[in-house]
Amino acid sequence: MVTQIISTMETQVSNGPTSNSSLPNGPLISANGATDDSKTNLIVNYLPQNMTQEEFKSLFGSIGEIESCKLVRDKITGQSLGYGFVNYVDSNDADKAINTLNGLKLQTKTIKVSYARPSSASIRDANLYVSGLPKTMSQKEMEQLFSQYGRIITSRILVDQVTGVSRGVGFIRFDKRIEAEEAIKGLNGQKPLGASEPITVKFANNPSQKTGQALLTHLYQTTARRYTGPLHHQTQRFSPLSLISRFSPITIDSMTSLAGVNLTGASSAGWCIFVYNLSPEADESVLWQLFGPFGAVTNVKVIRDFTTNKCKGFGFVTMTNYDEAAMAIASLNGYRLGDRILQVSFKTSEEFVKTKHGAI
DNA sequence: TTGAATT
Repeated sequence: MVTQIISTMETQVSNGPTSNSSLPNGPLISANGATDDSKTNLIVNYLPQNMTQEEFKSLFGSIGEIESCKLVRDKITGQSLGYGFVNYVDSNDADKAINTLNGLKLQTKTIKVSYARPSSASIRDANLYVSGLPKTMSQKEMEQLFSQYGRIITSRILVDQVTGVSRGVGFIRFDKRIEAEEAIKGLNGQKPLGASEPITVKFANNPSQKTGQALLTHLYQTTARRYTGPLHHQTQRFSPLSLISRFSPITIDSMTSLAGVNLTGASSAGWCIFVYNLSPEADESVLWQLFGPFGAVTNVKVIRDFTTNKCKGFGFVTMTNYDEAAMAIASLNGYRLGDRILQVSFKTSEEFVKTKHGAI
């Protein structure tokens, strides 16, 4: 079973705004009266399957005011298709969203945030399936092979999860369908330079719903990740247990919370988590970064000083599921962020009082 | 040997 798990590599491609107006703000109006969304409208790819419209809006709304946003769903089943659109009021916020949220790890996914191309029939069905690739061919080399036929939006080579070796299968998405057609004509049945076998190039099928096996695979990955936490944390984590006696009574509170003694973090909206010892420069994106990998996060908030707008050293994160919240707390409490040791617990009534009175 | 990229 394990050998059937696959992973992918992908280049992060910025589509780039298609308008070159130098005006940074406000809705742009073109000659025909239509609004120009090219600098405010973003496409977001590789969203976790279980992310809701509300979580999607919460994540991107933490950057700035949203004109509209939409998580794209299957018309029949209502299942998320794993991508969505966010149109900001201000193009500066769109730019900021790309800079701060592109590459964000959410559960098993690494999201991609880029400018949306103008919707057009000419960009649809431009995805190619390539098989028979030499196992030694890199993603970059595959792109070089195909780039003579047009602008590549994404490329991907499937690899064996365990060995990391290429499976000789990949995808190339072109900007335009006609480019994809030309690539098929030029490359299908051809041997790449130095290859012993010809490659097959054809239009890709639509991604299918997960089969039972794929669901098992997903479950395996989700479970494995839960117990290891975010990958980028592993090399620098402190053991939370070693910190209990050396770092403040709030850590003890988190232990009683975890044991189910004092679960005031619960509410209809989910499980509210208290995060203490953030730096004055902390922002919402760091909370998404920290907690997103553990499961569904519905809201994050950095508490700021009213006059300086600097973080007052703490914030809150709301997570939907208890087990994911508990795992996040167990993993992130005692985590070193920069030169600070975070204290993470379910929000308690005590902290609620302190917060209300501004005593922290 | 098939991935959620155009509302």
